Amino acid sequence: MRARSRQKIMDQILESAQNSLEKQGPAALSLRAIAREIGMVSSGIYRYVASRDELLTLLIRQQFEHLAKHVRGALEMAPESPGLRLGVLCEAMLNWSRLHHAEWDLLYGTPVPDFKVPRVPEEDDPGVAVIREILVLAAQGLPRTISGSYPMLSDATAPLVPGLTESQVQAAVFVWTGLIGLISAERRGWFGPGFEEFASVMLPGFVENAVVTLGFDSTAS
Amino acid sequence: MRARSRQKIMDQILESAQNSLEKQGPAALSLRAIAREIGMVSSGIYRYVASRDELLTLLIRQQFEHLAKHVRGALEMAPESPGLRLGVLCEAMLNWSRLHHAEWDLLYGTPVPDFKVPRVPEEDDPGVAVIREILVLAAQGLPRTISGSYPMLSDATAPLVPGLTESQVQAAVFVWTGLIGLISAERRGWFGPGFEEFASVMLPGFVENAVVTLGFDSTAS
DNA sequence: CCTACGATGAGAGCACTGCTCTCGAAAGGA
DNA sequence: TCCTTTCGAGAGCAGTGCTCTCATCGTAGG
Repeated sequence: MRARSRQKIMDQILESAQNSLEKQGPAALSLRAIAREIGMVSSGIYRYVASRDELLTLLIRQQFEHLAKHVRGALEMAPESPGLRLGVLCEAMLNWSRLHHAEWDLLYGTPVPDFKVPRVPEEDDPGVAVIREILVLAAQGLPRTISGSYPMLSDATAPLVPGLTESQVQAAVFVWTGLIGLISAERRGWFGPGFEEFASVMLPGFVENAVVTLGFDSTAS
Repeated sequence: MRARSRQKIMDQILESAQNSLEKQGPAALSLRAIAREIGMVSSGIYRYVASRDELLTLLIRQQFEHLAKHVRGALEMAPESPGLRLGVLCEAMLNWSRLHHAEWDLLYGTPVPDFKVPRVPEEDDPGVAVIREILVLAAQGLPRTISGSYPMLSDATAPLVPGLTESQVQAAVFVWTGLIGLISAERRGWFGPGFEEFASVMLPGFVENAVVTLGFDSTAS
């Protein structure tokens, strides 16, 4: 009974926080405002959440889960060809970023102070879902061998997708960070008015490049 | 006399702001703290700066100038080969991001609310210096033709570097956003402890890929 | 030279934030 | 039933951005 009501209030807090996040972005998130909204005095909320940063961290996890669900959902009904699947993944990311501006900023913008970032090696963390999907695809490619690379990253990503070559991992990371960079460029309006959706134009080319980077040409059409 | 003292105080404000930025990051920037430091009552600072966001915008311009200077300085003593120059540019960016953590976050992290982003088409804006250098390099390459692209971006970047093909512009943008994405990934610690400087390992491979993307192979070694 | 005006600095104040502390009440297990 | 844990309420501290008003001071015009 006690635990149930506690869970209920916790859910209310998260819901209200999510609401505020969507409407006003991460910077405007206020514990006092949330407490007010769920009908609680401002100090009471600290019985449920240790600090503003902790709440933001909870929100980040939640949003990573939503993003992962969105991307996986798109991949489910995608064809088998790794090149096409990659295109679907990229489009899903772009779509999500457009539907959830503030959430994208929260995940891929300036980090919350003292936020513990989800690490690639930790398998259960929703923050690694996207790079894992890319790694799965990278396993099906033969990327150019990278000169002078170290067997570091492949060890780090082994818990996610084992048995990849260093070149495959590097290619996957390039695609991953490149995609986030491209979408962030659109989100932040680096091309000014008239180019609010320029990533739509760029995405096909980006995927073509990524297919080369991941070395899909030699294995699949 | 009046104007000179005004300029002096303005410089003090910017210097103090820069100081705080370096030490505590953009989020901690406080007009009151700055006013305190330069020996002024909190309300007085509004005679010089309209709002906190305006000061942040000023800082952003300043930091873009610093970054541009850093990158151009590195390129000055670089060889002629576009591939090598690209490598120098990428390393300069990575270096700067490591020397100036908070400044990097300010430039490429979550945007300041209501901040007017420097647009690519505006030639005099320091925010476009890096993409301009990449465009200059892209002019010397023959990137793969992108299928179904629109003659949009090349128009937008024409004020910076005229006469580029749409494929060249797209390739340049991929390299630009990819580089920022890669460096941001390092900055935000997406690979957890032990990989604080993983971009060093990745950079050679990134440049190799970028050389392919920009189509330098066919023109220069 | 002196006056009037505009720029400037000081101070008080408003509304808000995160966060801490204490105190009384309620709920639950013993 | 008692007693411990949990919880909500309230006051309070230190800080923020920003807006007023009021007095001062430099300078430009008469």
